[in-house]
Amino acid sequence: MEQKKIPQATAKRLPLYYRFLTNLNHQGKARVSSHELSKAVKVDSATIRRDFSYFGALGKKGYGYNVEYLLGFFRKTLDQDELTEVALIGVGNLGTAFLHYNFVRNNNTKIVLAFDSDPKKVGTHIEGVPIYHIDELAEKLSDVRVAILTVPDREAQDITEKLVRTGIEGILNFTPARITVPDRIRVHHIDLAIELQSLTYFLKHYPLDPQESGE
Amino acid sequence: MEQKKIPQATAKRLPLYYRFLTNLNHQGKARVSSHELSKAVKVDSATIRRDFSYFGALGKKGYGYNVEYLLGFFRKTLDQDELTEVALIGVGNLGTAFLHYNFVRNNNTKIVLAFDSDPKKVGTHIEGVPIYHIDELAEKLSDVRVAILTVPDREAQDITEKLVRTGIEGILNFTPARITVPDRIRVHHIDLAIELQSLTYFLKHYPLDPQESGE
DNA sequence: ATCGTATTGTGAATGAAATCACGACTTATG
DNA sequence: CATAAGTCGTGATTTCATTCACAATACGAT
Repeated sequence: MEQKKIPQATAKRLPLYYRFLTNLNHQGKARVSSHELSKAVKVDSATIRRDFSYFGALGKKGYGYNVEYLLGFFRKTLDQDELTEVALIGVGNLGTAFLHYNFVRNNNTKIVLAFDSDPKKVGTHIEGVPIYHIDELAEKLSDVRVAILTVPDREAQDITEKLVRTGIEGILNFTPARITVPDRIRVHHIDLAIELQSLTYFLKHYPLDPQESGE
Repeated sequence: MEQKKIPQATAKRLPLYYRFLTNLNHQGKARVSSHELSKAVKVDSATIRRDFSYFGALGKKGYGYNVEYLLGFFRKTLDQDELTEVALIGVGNLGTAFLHYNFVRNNNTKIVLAFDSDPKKVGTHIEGVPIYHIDELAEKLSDVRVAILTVPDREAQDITEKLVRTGIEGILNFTPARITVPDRIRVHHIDLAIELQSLTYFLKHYPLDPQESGE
């Protein structure tokens, strides 16, 4: 279960590679070079080769990479076979977006249940996903280990603590609140307002020649 | 308009600092130390001091930082007074979430118009923001320089090219497509599916002791 | 005034990631 | 078969970011 020491930056790019390889495969392409891939995913080709090299010699010199082989390899590496069940907390606009997003394409993650406090929503389904009342967290959340948090930020810390008590392991936090959790729990913050603000900051203060892409 | 050489990592944290300082100010706190701030925003206190130091000596040794002063300083630095108008392209679930999000709190960015291709949406308003047909991009988008792209990914590149022709300068891309733009345009990608996948990857492969927080 | 405690600002050390640059190998072609 | 063109894998280098650790300073109490 543990490939040695994949840098975090590399790990973050793996799903991206996987998705584009899937596309190539659908298009019937049998081989691909780091340069082609670079064009498609906007990552420097040397970085791509380096990333791949952490998993061993996956390509052939003078040839490139075999799409199918690479894909099979990543499928295993990303546990693409094994489905991770996810809970959605907060079925507002953003939460609903996630449910519709559905994660249909090449995915190893699936939202299997959702929670909200609005009685009009509780008891209904969206995209087949049942919505429970937030007070039922403890009972319903038995073995789900990942939660997407899309609640109003004033409730974030409170609900987080409930989640922690259910034994959650990872939280994808879309609220502006910087939630506090025990060390064993991994939290990734995605702060939409900050993304927008920092984009405008970069526009104004960074002449932009270096490289164009964002995180 | 150009503060010398603020590292990008620092620039990305500025809006976060700004928001928390605003909170503190509302709470009536007059001073704050890098340690307190660190607890709140989950950024190492040395990093905070380093970040601040790029702007000069903003604090006082043995005392900390004066909240009001710091706030005033960042307000100018982040052009918090000056409003950046933003266009929203694609009023689906995610787009609608943005409109409701409204960016009311301490913001220098505001969505002033939106576009969609659905005739049922065109002509209506959400949160006071008018929705135009996507074909009207060129006419309506006169001097808006930043766009949030929340359209289905198959349309992303196409619409991006239209945006480019209107003279847009920055795009916040929420589609999974890695769009191609001329060098002068800045694109930040936020890929929700990848964020979720990479969180689960980290959960499975990284024991988690180092530090807990995620970007 | 003086002392003890708190806290900054920063040089230096460390760490992480990206990039360069090239040897080794593969394929294709004549 | 020999040669040219293409491509990987990776050691070395460079760039960027974080963290350590401590001298310098400010405050508050007595």
